[in-house]
Amino acid sequence: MSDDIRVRFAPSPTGPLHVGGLRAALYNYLHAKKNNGTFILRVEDTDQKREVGGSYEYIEESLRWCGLIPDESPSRGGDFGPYKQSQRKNIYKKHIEALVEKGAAYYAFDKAEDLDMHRKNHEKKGKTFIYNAHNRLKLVNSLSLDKNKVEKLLKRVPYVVRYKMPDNKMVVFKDEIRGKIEVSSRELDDKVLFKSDKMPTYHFANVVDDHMMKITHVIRGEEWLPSLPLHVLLYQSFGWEPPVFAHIPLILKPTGKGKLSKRDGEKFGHPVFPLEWRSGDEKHLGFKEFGILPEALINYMALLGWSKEDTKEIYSLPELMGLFEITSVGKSGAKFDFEKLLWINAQHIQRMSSEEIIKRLSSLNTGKKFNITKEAIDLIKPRVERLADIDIDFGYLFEPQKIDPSLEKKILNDDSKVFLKDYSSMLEKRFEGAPQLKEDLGQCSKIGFGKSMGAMRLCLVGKLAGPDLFELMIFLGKKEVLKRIRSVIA
RNA sequence: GGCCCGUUCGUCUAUCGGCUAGGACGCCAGGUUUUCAUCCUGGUAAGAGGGGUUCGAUUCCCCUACGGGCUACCA
Repeated sequence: MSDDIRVRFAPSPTGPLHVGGLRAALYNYLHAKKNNGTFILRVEDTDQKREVGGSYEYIEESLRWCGLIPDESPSRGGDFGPYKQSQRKNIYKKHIEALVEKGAAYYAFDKAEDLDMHRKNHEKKGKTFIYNAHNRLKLVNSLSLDKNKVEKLLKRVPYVVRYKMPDNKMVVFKDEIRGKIEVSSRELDDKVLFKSDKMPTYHFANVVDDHMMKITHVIRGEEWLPSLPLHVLLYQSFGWEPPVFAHIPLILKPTGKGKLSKRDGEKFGHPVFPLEWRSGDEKHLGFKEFGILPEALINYMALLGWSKEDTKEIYSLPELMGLFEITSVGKSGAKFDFEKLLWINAQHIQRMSSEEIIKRLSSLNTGKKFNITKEAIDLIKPRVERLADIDIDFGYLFEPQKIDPSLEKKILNDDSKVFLKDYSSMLEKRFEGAPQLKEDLGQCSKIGFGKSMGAMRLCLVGKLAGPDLFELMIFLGKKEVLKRIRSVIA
């Protein structure tokens, strides 16, 4: 079964999962499920300094919330573990030694300050310092030093392992989304593969793990495209068959320039993380708490950068699994359009049963004020955009509201008060069924149907909004309706 | 600065040499509901610029401009 599709989502636990990461996870998941493959979660925690506590748990929870459950992961296990890079140190050690043995990599002892100085000096002259064939012999490494000296240094000082980039070689490779790409190795540097803390860098760990875990398709963000030649060369040096690569475009800020970042959440007043994130003084809103359904987020994310010729807009996750095609992912970055997400969210809410909505509401746990019933949801479903604050936004279903002063002045004049008085005494006698209520209102109305209803709406809702007036009256009940009318005409 | 990727309505996108350039969000107008929302109908609005190739280019090639990414012992 060596031709089974295996893909991985490989975040580093340096903070909460943002929408860009989530979309990478989604595309991986869809590609796996479309092809009956395996979706793997691997944690790239090779930089202990940058690791943020709770990130891993957050990533897992977010994926679960979205329904993107990994088949293999650190907590679930699998045949290719461990799935945390920090636990695979000896695997990397073995492979880096093999690479040095082959002469494809070498030890380097340069101090960070010295390299910084070289970079600065080059910059002053308008040049770029590249650690490569052009100047590696002038630097401190196992290629420039004699064997004895190298042996001594290896025992005494910290060192790194660098890739020995070929001097002048065209690296040709293919990206599923962008097609053929060629880069000269001249432009590339002798990247550090193994750090002085004995941990591999991303590039090295990534290639080794993808090979060991039998990954067939690497689907990741476009920010990795520039290092793809290095990865391709690493596969060649090992003599391994590289996987298929697909680099997906980045998600951009809704307005202005650049890619969407953490801070954009606060700036634009909407979340950029699936779930709420708290760490120290840091607190970020999540889509969940904001009242966005995971179905809607997934739907929106899928369409942000991918589409079929089809003009359909509302998809479920299973539908996407059947249709997704990695080759039809777009090439250019997409701006995050919160308005459209809201629309998609509303569409999903409308398609959802009221019972289910209540279930979701209760899992939100955001200090609800009122006990929301199925009847209440039935009434307001077509006008709900977000699940959050639903009880506050539709507070008139539960208690009398303050009447908008400007509307009060305009609508509640002497004539309409006469009407309200007549209608309320009629309701006192008969209060049965929406059609009857409507007919009775017509009977009492001398100021016109429209105006009468406006007055009633103001009494019951406090503004000119809300569900069908007569359905609303039934929902509130005779007692409450009369109470609200009387408090206005009193 | 260097390298890589990209560029269709305001936004997300369809088109894989022959279209009055299609859909969706938004916005505007109308209709249904003698009310609100939903819903329906219509309207608004686009292939960055310049060169080629071709009978014909949004579509293929080159240049420019613009946007994005990378350029760390971060991922």
